[in-house]
Amino acid sequence: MSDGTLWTALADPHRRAIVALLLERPRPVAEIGEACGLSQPSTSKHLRVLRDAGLVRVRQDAQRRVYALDPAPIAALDAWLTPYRTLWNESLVALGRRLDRTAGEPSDPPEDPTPKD
Amino acid sequence: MSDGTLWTALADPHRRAIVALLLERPRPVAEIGEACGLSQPSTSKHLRVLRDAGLVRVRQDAQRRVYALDPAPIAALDAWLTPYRTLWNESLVALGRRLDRTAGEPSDPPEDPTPKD
DNA sequence: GACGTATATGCCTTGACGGGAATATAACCG
DNA sequence: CGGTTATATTCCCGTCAAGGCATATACGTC
Repeated sequence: MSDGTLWTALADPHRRAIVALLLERPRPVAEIGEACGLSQPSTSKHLRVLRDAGLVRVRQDAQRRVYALDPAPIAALDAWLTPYRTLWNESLVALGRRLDRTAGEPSDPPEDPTPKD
Repeated sequence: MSDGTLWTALADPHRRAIVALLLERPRPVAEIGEACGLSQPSTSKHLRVLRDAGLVRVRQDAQRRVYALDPAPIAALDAWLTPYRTLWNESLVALGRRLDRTAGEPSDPPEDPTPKD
């Protein structure tokens, strides 16, 4: 299902590379493996994970198996971060307010903006 | 940098629960742990991962440490799936077209490796 | 400074994950 | 049917992450 398997599948950089590769167009396994620098078994195993997550689907063409991206799970991902979109919209609003800088924000005290590590 | 750590951080369901919890409002560690049914050390370790991924930031209030969500990495996630959004838009368009005319999906032979990335 | 609270870290064990080599399955061709 | 190509699966192993327990650190109070 579209539970944690989706995140687990996308957690691996190789798998994300495969997904990005399939975004352009569907591809057979050998081409995927070569493009990502993966051995054939490893490629199949990654594709298995992506398939279980519903991220890709297969079309059999003779001996080759052509993998294509399935939009649905990524749409689910988009739906997941929908509530967070309002958050960074608000942060932009707060940034604008900081130019005005009045008191009254209990959950957001004025500090240095974007202190990365 | 903000590469795979973001995905790895969000791959864990407990961590996603923490993030969802912090979406409502910033919370101290004890409250997070109790809400997610996590032990205190486990909570701290998960928060450490989220912190390394840049997903949360801390504000020290006396002995308590109040964790708050940082919008930036989630915005990065949003940016990541931006190219895929066109994909499911197209699929909706294609679905609409299928009602109009019977156009099959072009099955291009994969003999043109176009490496990007 | 001793004590209590709140949080972080270290150690250890277990279980999942990824890679490699070998093997199995499936489809096509003669 | 035997052989070849394309892909999937199995087994083994090294690594890494997660949880529990104990402990260390930081802050506040007395």
